[in-house]
Amino acid sequence: MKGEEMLLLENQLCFPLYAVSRLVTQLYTPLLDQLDITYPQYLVLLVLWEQDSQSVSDIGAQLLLETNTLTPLLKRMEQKELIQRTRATDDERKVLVSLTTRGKKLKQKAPCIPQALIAGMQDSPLTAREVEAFRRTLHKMLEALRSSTAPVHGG
Amino acid sequence: MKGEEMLLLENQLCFPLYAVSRLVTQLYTPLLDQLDITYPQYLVLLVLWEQDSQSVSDIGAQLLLETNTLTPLLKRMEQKELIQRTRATDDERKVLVSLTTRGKKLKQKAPCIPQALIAGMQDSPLTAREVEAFRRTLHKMLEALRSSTAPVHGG
DNA sequence: TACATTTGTATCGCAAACGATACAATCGCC
DNA sequence: GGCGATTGTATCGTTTGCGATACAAATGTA
Repeated sequence: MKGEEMLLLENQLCFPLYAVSRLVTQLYTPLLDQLDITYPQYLVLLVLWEQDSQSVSDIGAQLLLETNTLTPLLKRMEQKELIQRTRATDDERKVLVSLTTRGKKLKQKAPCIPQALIAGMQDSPLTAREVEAFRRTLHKMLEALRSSTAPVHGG
Repeated sequence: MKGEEMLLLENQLCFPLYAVSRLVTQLYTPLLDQLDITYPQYLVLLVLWEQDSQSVSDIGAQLLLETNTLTPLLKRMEQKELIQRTRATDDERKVLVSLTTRGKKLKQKAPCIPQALIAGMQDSPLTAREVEAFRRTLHKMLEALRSSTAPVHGG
């Protein structure tokens, strides 16, 4: 492909990636509003529902988010009483993040959220094969880019 | 898939989409820094390089960005003398955005940017077929979600 | 002309996202 | 114990992204 063609918006890979990511967030927002959480906060809950009581860095390693992004985000979640933050006793440098009763309960209302993406695509639904190929490519890119971009979390 | 399984980070589609999008931005950042622009500013330039002199709303329609996001972004680009903003004479409600000489010149240095994504994936490169399938799925999602989420630009 | 409606742009406030940097606790070594 | 290095957390400033809202110009109706 020539330099000229590479700069056409239509030929970009980065733009539709960026746009779809934002559109998914927009699709989820009304549902997340009902739970009084934001999209990154929902991701934090996903991580904690899977494994409770993790350090800030552990959460960041899974979500590829820096601590300076997570700290204020977690503080807001603590204010809403979704999580608790306590210093670890064995290593007091660490802050352990754990779910409150309220945070655990939200899990029951959560399964409708990933389903909203499927529902939002009803007009032209993806085949199971298409979804699998898409997911595999995304994870391939995730791994490749994790090592390319400045590694922070032992990548 | 059961409710429990749907909430595993591994089974999410939204998370890798979100993460890869951020990683691509991170990959581009050092290159964009050399041009003294940010990632969304780069997208605006892509649009204007393709067709100069467009209204704020026209740009927003292509990038799926609201005017309240674009206005301050374009003001910063105007300060850097990459673009000019002038009221349209036929309809003074519209603000026409056009490239300056400086903005046009940047196009020559830009082709290396989309190539950085290919280069950043060298460890486990995608096949041409894989890229095509990925792009097709992304555009399919883009169209489906554009009609699902609150349409603003006549979608 | 008067006035409401529509269309388009600008402003404000909040929540990310991240680089740079400061700060605190711990660990290793002596 | 003392002290520098390491590790982890918190703060600051800038840029996006968007809802809500204010404002300006054009349009429609009478």
